[in-house]
Amino acid sequence: MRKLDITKLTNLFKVLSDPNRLSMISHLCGQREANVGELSDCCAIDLSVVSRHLSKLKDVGILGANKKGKEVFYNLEAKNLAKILRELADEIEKASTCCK
Amino acid sequence: MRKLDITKLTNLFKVLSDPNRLSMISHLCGQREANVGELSDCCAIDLSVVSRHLSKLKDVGILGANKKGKEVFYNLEAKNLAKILRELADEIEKASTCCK
DNA sequence: TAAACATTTGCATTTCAATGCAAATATATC
DNA sequence: GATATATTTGCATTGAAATGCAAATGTTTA
Repeated sequence: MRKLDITKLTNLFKVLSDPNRLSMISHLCGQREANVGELSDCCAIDLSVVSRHLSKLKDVGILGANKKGKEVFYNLEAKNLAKILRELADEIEKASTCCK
Repeated sequence: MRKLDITKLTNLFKVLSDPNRLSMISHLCGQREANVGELSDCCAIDLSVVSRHLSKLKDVGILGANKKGKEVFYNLEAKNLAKILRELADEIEKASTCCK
């Protein structure tokens, strides 16, 4: 059985465990990219807080960022996130079924 | 595109975003079931805290519980957790690829 | 260069979950 | 029934993350 990387997983899940951040992710599920101002419509928080949230999502590879002039456009790295979730599902299932 | 259930997802990820809880999950990947005392070996926290962690994991369906006499044996609901993660991966990927 | 706009950063405050300890509960055994 | 063991619950404390506001930074345009 391969061991789970607890620290890495904890960080990933921490980032995913905020309703405002999930709203932004959800928004980016329906739209290829959006800038900070637009994404701030997702939730009733200060724009600066939105900026910080987006930053965290980018740090763990959930979002990508693309600067165009004054604006920064964020996009969902869906393939990346989906891959992480599926690999985790595989590991959990494999580990728990082989050694019972 | 089907909307993500933000509240439900937030709760799930919150529960998954603690290193001690993930250690217990990891422990239960290699063993069919374990009682509270045994699972408390996973981490350097009070037994009462372990009990509370296990309770939370059970509430969201990640663990199952089985009382035998004085003891409570917890088991990983691996199929269940894996299914949730895979379905989420599917949703994210599907949503983000269809409407670009 | 000044002004306008988008985003980020510094800092103080607030909010929420994790933790430890003591007491309560539940179950088995003497 | 009394004692021992496993687990849970109440409560106060602690610590970390979210938040808002103001100021700073970066970029375009007049």
